[in-house]
Amino acid sequence: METLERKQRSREQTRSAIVLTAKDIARREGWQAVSIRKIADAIDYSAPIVYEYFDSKDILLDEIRNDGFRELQHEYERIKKLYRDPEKRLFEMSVAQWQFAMHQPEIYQVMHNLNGAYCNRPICESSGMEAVSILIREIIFTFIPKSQESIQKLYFEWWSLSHGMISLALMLRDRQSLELSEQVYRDSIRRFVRGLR
Amino acid sequence: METLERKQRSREQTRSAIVLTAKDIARREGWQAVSIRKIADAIDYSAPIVYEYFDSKDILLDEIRNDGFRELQHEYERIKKLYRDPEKRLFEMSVAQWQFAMHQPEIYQVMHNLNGAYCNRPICESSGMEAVSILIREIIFTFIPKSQESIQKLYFEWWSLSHGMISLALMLRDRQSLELSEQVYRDSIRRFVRGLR
DNA sequence: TTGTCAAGTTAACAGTGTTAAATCGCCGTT
DNA sequence: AACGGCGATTTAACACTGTTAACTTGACAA
Repeated sequence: METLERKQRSREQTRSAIVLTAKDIARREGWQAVSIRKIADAIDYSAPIVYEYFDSKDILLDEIRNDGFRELQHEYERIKKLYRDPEKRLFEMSVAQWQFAMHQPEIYQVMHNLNGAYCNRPICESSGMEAVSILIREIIFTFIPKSQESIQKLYFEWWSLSHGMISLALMLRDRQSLELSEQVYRDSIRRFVRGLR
Repeated sequence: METLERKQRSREQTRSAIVLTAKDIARREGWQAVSIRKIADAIDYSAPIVYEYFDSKDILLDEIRNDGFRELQHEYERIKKLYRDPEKRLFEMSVAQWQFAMHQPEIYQVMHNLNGAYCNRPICESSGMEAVSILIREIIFTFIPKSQESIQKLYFEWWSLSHGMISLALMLRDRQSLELSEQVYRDSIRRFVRGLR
């Protein structure tokens, strides 16, 4: 029966429609405004249909978060292929993270339980985050082959710097221009990367 | 009538009981579990009574946030009086911020809309935050008297570093020991402060 | 005894996540 | 053609949420 695969295709379509709608509401009205009924209304279904695709709201948010990490991961892999110099690599990856957060702040928010986005599933157990973390640590390692613990520390440092600046830049959006914030970000990352050698 | 001031005292008591209860629930069950009815139950009143003291949940959260910033401010002022060396001052203030966040993570969360704590009132419009921000920028200024814009940049850098490490340390709590995180924090802050001169 | 006023409660509204029960239409069987 | 089953979908319900209007209750003054 080809109807079966057609059904499957339609299933995947409404599934992704749910995800897209959730992101859309979040972008326009914030994560606090994202509700199952609102999603259902937008895709012309009743609320319980959403539960045919996601067992709970938490699981839906977790999937969106994971998609986010995976998108970031692919971006990182692209950059890794593009450059050979580890300094350049880490710098460009940092810039990519900034771009990602600025272009899709609502995704960045759900990835870090920020600003009303709240998913009970622990962020660190997201497989996407693990993948990203491994990628960055590898880059740092090819840079300075030190003990695993040192790499962990440096990774924590890099991530803190990046995440701190991004989340504060988003928070201060209308009292410190994003251009200025980005400039400080690039300078700080550059300093950090130079400091590694 | 002394009954009037007695009434006022009792008003202030139940008012602070509301705030304490909200913090208590947040500490034990997370901010998502904080509801007006639960607070009312805990202080043996019905829900509408809470609205006699706070016009909305948002305003209650905003007050708790502001209290947090003010506590931090007083801590900073204590340290400012204690030391004369600007390097020492900034370092000790950073450590104080770390201690504050680790001892009262739920307050730190509501101060930054983190992890399910969500208050619609913009963080930057909180008077407490403004006060803290001025204090730190003053310290940096007595350190390196530069243009206002440079100070703003350095403040942004310091705050990002501190906030980034604190929020990630809290997030990674059970896969990276707080001792290790604190060690990296102190080293990074030290480096930042030294880099200022 | 009646009236007033404040304190506090109940009841309601619209919304939330979530689930069980009911509906409805289509397809194959008797 | 009538019946049965089945899958897709909806309705209705539960226990919550923030918030407000309307009500009760009790004390004190005239």
